[in-house]
Amino acid sequence: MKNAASLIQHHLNLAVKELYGLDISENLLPITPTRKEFQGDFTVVTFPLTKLAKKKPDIIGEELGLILVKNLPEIDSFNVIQGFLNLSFVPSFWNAFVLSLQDNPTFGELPANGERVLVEFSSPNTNKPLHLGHIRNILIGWSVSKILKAAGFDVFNVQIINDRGIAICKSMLARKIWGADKTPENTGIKGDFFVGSYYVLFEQKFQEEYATWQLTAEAREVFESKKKDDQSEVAFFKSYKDLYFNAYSELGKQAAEMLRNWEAGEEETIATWSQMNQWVYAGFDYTYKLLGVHFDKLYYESETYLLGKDIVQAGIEKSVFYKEADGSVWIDLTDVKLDKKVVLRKDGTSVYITQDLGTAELRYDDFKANKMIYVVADEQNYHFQVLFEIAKKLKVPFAEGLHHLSYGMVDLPTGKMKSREGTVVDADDLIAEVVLEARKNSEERGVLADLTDAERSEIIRKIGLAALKYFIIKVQPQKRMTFDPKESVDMQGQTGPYIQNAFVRIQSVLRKAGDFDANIAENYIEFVLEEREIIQQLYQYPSVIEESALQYDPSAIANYAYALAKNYHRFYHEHSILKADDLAVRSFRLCMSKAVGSVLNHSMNLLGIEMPDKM
RNA sequence: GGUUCCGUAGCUCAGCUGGAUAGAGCAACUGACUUCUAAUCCGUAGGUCACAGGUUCGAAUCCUGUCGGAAUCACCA
Repeated sequence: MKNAASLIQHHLNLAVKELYGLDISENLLPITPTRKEFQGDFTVVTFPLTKLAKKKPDIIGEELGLILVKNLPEIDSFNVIQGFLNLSFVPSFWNAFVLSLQDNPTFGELPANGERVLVEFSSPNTNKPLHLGHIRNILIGWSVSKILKAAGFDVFNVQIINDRGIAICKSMLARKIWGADKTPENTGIKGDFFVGSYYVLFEQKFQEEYATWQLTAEAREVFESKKKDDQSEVAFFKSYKDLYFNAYSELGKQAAEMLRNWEAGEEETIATWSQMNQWVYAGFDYTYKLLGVHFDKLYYESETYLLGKDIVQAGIEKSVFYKEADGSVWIDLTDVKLDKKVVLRKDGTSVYITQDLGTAELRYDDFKANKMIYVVADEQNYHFQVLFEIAKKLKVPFAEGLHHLSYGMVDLPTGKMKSREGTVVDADDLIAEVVLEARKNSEERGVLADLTDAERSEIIRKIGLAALKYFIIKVQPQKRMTFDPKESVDMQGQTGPYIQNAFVRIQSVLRKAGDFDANIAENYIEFVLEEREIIQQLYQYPSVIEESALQYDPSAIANYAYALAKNYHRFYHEHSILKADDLAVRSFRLCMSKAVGSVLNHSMNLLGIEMPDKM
């Protein structure tokens, strides 16, 4: 739409100047695609001019329409309805457009702008397998990355892996005590699940230990002396868990010791840690591969958790930070309606936000990217607000390019996912389930019978993943979403497979058509309604990409692709392509189909969804 | 309590830089496969766009307030 709209805009401004002697601003008069119930391609809203020109909207519309038709050869005719000026473009304009899409696989992409941008997503912990929440994160991150690339940016994908801390020590300890001779190899369990199972085991054993302890005289004493007012025993011990872990727990003691050993670089601990992480990473890699995503660089918290101290030092010198009497370092953000925040503990160690600052600086040095996008759930909104504010106050070179792409958590129909209650949906299981569902559907239909098993499996994999990915990505990121497993495997209606099916139909028609003469398509000028809609929609694709890149919103692409597929399905049903009345019509429809196929493929690709040729 | 996000059909979601009669899918009911693949298409039914004000020629869209839901307000990450 960009070209036609700016063309109209330009001539509109000239016409307004000529007619009314007014200099109007660029976007005073909105130009939109004409609604399908009216005649025309683009609509100018004339209302904003009524006051300035002191005329009725319909008169203004007539006057502007006459001049535009005269001055713009692309405009064929116009009509004015209730102040809306509808402009029809000549068929040759649209014909030329459709023909320009033949063999133009990058249509819609914007030219390179030389800007570098970093996208951080996934960022898992090493103590549990990737789950549904990660899937949303990964799909958003991956597609935003691809969309930005299409919008002309140089994009780099990174993730930070939380590979240190007390959590991983719990897994290590549990395995040391209850499974020292077990490995993913000799148990046949995937690495991330293997390690995760020890984390769960630790929590179980710890709970047992805690429950036993609660019966002791020591616990009794603690309860009596530390309970608040008339707090019940149950409530007290529930809130006391972490303190118990640190002060009394035998398991807690051992885990803490392991953490100390790790921090001291003790050889055996490091070896175990490294071994367990390798198992986890092998598991993650498998899942990433299933999802079809990869990263340009991985950052490990074990290598970055000490970063940021030099920044704090510099910040103190610039008086951005201040030191408390106990030695801790703070920043006061009350001037921007945030709180005071610690950036360095009294023992001199970094806190989370300081590490993030340090990591950002490290990445800036690594990639020289002026934009850095963090794909992180909305529970961390406050954290990023603070982080970005600190970066601004420090005037670091990348401060203005930081962006938190916040997304809502994924709920199940039964409520929140809770690892403790075992309601977490593992990524691998989910993927397997949708692919299985795709297989069942396919077998019922029985249309792929003439293919080899390998070919069939590949198609079914694409369909299943399309269903899953589309189901998640079609919802705007900032919205909390409900994930119904039953609906996610649906393949009818607004789904990934529906869009794939439109593409498959097109491929099938093109295969049957064989070679055809595209040039005679330009003789066809009597577009039917369904064709007009499709052409208009194709024309808008570049601005959809631009907008979705600007908003970091893949759902805009997802909804566009669906609308296009829907229009194509209807057109396909209503009109013959191969058996069209004359050769020009047939040729045009083939060209248009090819263009639709190409845009569907391109847009779904931006979402990380692959298209099969048959299904 | 402060801050941020969300509230549109029974359910899941579009539409939001203000524009014409608020759209899809699912679920319900109904029709179309000797046809370029029916994972499709046509139709019926379903709405106080949470509520109340305001701005405007025009508000689901912008502003204010109220209600409801979520997140967050650690020297955890």
